[in-house]
Amino acid sequence: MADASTVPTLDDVARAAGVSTATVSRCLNSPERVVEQTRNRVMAAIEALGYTPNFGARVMAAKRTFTIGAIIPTMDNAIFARGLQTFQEELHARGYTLLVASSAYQPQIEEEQIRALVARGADGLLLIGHDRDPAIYDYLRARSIPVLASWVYRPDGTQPTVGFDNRSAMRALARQVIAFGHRRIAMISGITDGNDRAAARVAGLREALAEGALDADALRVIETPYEIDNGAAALRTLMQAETPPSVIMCGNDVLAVGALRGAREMGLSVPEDVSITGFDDIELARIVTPQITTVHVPHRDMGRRAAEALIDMVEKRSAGVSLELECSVQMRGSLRDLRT
Amino acid sequence: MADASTVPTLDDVARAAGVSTATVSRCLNSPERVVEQTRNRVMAAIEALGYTPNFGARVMAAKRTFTIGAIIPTMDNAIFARGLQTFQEELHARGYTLLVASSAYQPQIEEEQIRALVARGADGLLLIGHDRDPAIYDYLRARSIPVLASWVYRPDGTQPTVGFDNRSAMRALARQVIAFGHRRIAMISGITDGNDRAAARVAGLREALAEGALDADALRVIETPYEIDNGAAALRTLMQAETPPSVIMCGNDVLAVGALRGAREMGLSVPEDVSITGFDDIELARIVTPQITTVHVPHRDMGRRAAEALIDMVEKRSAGVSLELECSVQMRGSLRDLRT
DNA sequence: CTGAAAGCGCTTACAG
DNA sequence: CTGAAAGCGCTTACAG
Repeated sequence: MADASTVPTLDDVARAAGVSTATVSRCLNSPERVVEQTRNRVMAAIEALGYTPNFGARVMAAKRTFTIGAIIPTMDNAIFARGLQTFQEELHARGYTLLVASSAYQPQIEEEQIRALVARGADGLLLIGHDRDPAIYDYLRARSIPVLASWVYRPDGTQPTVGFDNRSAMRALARQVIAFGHRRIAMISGITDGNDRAAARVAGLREALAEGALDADALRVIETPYEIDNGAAALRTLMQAETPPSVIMCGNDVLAVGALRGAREMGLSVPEDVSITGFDDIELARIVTPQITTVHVPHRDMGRRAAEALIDMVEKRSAGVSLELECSVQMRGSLRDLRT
Repeated sequence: MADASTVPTLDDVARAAGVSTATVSRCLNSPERVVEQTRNRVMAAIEALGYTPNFGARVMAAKRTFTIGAIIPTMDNAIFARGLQTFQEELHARGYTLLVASSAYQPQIEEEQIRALVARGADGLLLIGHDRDPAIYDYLRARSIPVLASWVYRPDGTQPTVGFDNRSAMRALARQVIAFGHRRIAMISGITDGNDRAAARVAGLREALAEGALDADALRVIETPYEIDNGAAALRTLMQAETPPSVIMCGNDVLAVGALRGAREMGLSVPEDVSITGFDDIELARIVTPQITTVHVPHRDMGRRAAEALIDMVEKRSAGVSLELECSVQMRGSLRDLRT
C-alpha cells in the first residue's frame, strides 16, 4: 500500500487549494454542487499534488465500492471466460469494477471467496449456479448484498437467475440423439455433487430416455472433473464394456474433446465407431476434427444480461428479475445419424 | 454494501465477549497474543454474531490489504489462464487474495486498471510484459507499490521480471524450422505495437533468418490480434501469394490453430502443403490434428514463481529479483521436415 | 455555495 | 495478557 509520508491526502489538497476537505470531496463526488471558480482551484491542486482518493477510507465513509464480485468455478479453461468477459465489459461501461475469484468447484472454497469478496465491500455478487447452502444466502441477505445466480435459470429458486435451463437444453440434445437412432447411450458427466448444472444435465438426459421408452435406469454415467484427460480416460472405460455405447454424451465440451482424443488413442473413429456430444459450444468444440455436436449456450449475451440485472439490483431499481436465455442444439460432425 | 443497522461490528463482538475491541482485533490478526480462554470466548462471539471484518476500515487502519492485483491482456482465451491459476493458488496459500483485471491489449485501459487496482489498495501488482510508459512505473514507485513484470524476462529492464526470453525462444524454434530445410518462411504475429512479447518473437525469427543467411528483410509478416479467425484469414492471405511460404510461424497457438483451420478451409493439408508453428503450448495445441509444433512455456511454474517473487517484494524481503525460466521447442505433427 | 465536525470500523503503539 | 484511546482518510448531514 501507499506510504503515508509521500502520498497526498484530501487534507493536503484542501490546504493547497485553501478550502475545506468537504469541498474537495464534493468536487470529486458531486462537482455540480461546487461553484466553478472554487472547483477549478481544487482540481488544479489535485492535479498538482497527484492526488488519488484512498479507497479504504472512501469505502468506509461512503459505504459503497462500485465493485462487483464474481466467483466462478474455474479459470483454468474457457468455459466461463467468454461470459465473464462481456459481464465485465458491461460493468465497466456502467462504472463498476469486477473482482473475480474461483472456487475450484468446491463449495467450501466458494464460501470462503464469498466472504472475502463481501469483506472487500462488493456491492453485489455474481455466482454460478443456484443451489448452495441456504446459510450463504442468509448471510448475504443480512448484509443486504444483492446476489445474482447465473449459468442457470431457476424461476422457482430463492434467488434471481439469469441463464438457461440446463435440463431442458440437454434433453433437447438427447432427443436429437435418440431420433438419430441411438439406443446404447452413455454419459460422461461432471461431478454432480454441489453442481446443479451438471446434475440438471444428467437429469435432462434421463428425461429424454424415459420419453423415448428407453431404460433410464440402465444409463451408464461416469462422473469426473471437467478436464480433458478425464474425458479421455472415461471414454476408454466406457468403450471397454461388453456392449459399448454407440454414443457418449458429455457434460461439457471439455470432456467431449477429451473423449474424442481418447477415442483416437484407442484407434476408434468418430463418429463411425462411436458418436460424441458436448455442451457449451466453446471454441474448442469447433477446433477439433470432427467438430463436436453440442448445446450452444449464449455466453456473451448471458454475461451482458447478468451484469445489467445485477447492477439494477445494486442500484435498487429492481428486487431481482430472473431471465431465461435460449440454448440451441448445434449439429456437427461428431454425432452420427444411424438411420442412414 | 452492508446495511449498518444489521451488520455486526468489532464493537458488537467486543461487547458480546466482554472484552475490548483491541482484544477482538488481536484474536483475528495475531491470535497467539491472546490467552486461549479469552480467545475462545471471542471466537464464539464472532461465530454467534456472524461477524466479518469491514474491509475498508481494516485497510485504512492497517495500511495493508493482503490483495495482489494482476492485469492481463485478455481473459477471453486460455493464454494466461494456466499461469494465473497457479499464481492465484500460491497467493492464496500465502494468505493473499488476487484481483484480476484485463486490458484488451490496450495500454490506455491497462493504465486505467492499474489506477483502479492501486486505488483499491493492492499491496503489489503483476503486469504482463515489461515495456510501458515509464510514467506508470513512476506513479507506482511514488506509492511504493511493488510491481513484477511477467511472461517476459528482461534482466536489463527497469523492473524485476519473472518469465522467459521471448526472443530466444522463438529463435530456437525458427532454427529448428530452418534446419528442417524451410526457406520460404512467413509469420502471423500478434500486434507488436505496445506488446513487447510479440515484438520479441518477431525479432527472434529475424535473428534466426539472419544466422541462416536468409533474407530477413524479405520476411512476410502479418500482424493481427490474437484470435482464431484472424489466424485463418491471415493464412489465406499468405497462401494466395505468388510463391506461398512452406511454413507459417505464428505468434501464438491461438493464431496457429486459426491458421490450421484456414488451411483446411482452403483444402490444404498440414504439414504436406504448408507447415504451421505456434507459441505457448496451451492445451489447444495438442487438441487439433495435426498437433501444433510450438514453444513450450512453463506457465504453471511461471505463475508460482511470480507469486513468490512478488510476495517477497511486498513483504520487503526483496527489492525484486528477476528470474529466467526456460522454454523448450515442442516438435509435433504440424511442422514438416523437408529433408526427408 | 462552503465549512466544522461527527462518524465510518478497524489497528496499534503505549500503558499497566 | 488486556484495555483506553488515538488515528487511518474519507463523506455527509447540519448549519450558516
